[in-house]
Amino acid sequence: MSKPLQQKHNTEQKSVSVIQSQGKGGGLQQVPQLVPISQGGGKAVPPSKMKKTIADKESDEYRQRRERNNLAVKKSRMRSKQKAQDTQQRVNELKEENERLEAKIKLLSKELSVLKDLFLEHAHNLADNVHPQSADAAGGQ
Amino acid sequence: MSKPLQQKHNTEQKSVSVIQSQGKGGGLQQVPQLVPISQGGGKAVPPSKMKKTIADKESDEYRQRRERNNLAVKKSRMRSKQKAQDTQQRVNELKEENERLEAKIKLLSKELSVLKDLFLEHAHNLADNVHPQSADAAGGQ
DNA sequence: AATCATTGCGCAATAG
DNA sequence: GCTATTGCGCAATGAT
Repeated sequence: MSKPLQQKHNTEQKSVSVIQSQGKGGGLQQVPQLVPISQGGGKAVPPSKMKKTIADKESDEYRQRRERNNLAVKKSRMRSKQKAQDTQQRVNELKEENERLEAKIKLLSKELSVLKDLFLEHAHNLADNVHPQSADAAGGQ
Repeated sequence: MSKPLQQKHNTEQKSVSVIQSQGKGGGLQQVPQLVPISQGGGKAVPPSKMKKTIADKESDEYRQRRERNNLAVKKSRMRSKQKAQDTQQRVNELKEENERLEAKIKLLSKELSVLKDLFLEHAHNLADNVHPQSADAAGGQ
């Protein structure tokens, strides 16, 4: 979860991403194609070398790794989303539980209050009986 | 699990997106270059037309729109993350609140229980006094 | 060394 | 027409 900082990929890329989005309509089968540009510097890029690099990227295990990674990515993101959803769900549940608890507290408090009042009343009655100091209160006797 | 049917964005072009992120690398200086592939269908792509399309994508407002969108995307994702984080935070808070409430309930329950017991005890005492059915118990009055 | 998992990022489609 | 959201693939990096 912690991520200091991540600067893109700035190694030394002249990464020429060639993406061909050929749906399925026409039927053209476009294979990644590169055209080495002759540099002003003079050092022409050895086509063979170039080809090699491209080959690296275009097939072999590269494509396979990409595909695997894409799957992993999808999986990871799905999980992430699921988790977020679960968390939200949890919030809702907790909120409900919370209300339930608050209601219970309210009830208990009320009960307690009633009992306490009864107690006080009784205490007074007892006091009246035991210590009939009050004039009118004792009159009944 | 493959995706031979990658119908991504199928507008109508065989869009060959060439992106060159050349930071400062040493070697080739690849300027966006397109190589129209001869179509199997026969309909050769008019270079001029092609060029136009490329121009559209490579500069003018395209680049600008992309940049704006990239910003929007970043913003959106930041928000999304923030929200997820907030939700998690909320869960924690609610959990704490919950524990607090449960503790309170426990306390109140205990108090109530004590009071009730006292009540029962008193009730018994009163019963003894008020209903002296027992022979010797009534003698005192 | 290999592999999967996570994450930032850009693109394009699409929703608002 | 513009921003916001979303799915997707890529590459770097983390974690095994």
